[in-house]
Amino acid sequence: MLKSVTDDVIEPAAADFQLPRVLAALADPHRLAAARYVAGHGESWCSQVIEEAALAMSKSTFSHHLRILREAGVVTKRIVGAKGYMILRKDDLDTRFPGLMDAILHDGDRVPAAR
Amino acid sequence: MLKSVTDDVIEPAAADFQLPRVLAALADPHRLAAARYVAGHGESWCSQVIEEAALAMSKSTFSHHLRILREAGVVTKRIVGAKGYMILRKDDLDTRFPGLMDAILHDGDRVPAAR
DNA sequence: CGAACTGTACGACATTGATCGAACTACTCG
DNA sequence: CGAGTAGTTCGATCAATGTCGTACAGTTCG
Repeated sequence: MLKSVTDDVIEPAAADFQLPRVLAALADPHRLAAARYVAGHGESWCSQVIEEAALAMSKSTFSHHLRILREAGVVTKRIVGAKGYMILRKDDLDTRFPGLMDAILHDGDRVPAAR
Repeated sequence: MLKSVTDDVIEPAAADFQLPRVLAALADPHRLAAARYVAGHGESWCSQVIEEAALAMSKSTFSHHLRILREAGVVTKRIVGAKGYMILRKDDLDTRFPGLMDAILHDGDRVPAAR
């Protein structure tokens, strides 16, 4: 009863993506920032994202957000050694929701200074 | 002190739209359905949307959702007589987040049967 | 005017969600 | 092996959200 430990999360197949779920996953500023970071820097491991994307939260909280993103289908995880790499499922998302990620990642928001 | 009564809601200017807010507004299946209904049927009044979009909820709940949509900038309201018409702020949304609404409204989701 | 209709505001409540710290499992490296 | 690093899971909080019913304010129309 310790399959691979770290994992209980179900990552849906592209065909099972649900728009509301994806939107909800990206509606949180922290998760949006994480997704953007990964989109712009390619595969990145958790601690890296937390630090470099300047997400002020504990690792356990990040783990929670990561789960939401994975369950929505936004990212997938690849374990390499002790690190867990996050990868944006850009192709699947583009297939299922053409234009959505471009519109979201493309920014259009980018907090204009502090706020 | 009863300006126009029904209203306390602040509808942001296009320049003040915040992506997370818009995404959160559309992340709720009911609100998404309402937005889609309005997108497809043009100006519509509340009761009409509740009924025709088959939203199973009380009027007060719908009113709550309408507020969220308005505060996010997704729709605006126009009062005509006793009715309150909802209008999708498509242009503002397109200006601020090119492609976003098309990707979201375009469907791509459309619940495949019951589920 | 008064009944009927449209929608909002206000509490109340239950559910979900974000957050943390601690305990734990894996892997890496010296 | 043992110290250190990487993340997850668990339980506990506390805040945010969805939902309803009731009370209310404008409008319409008989």
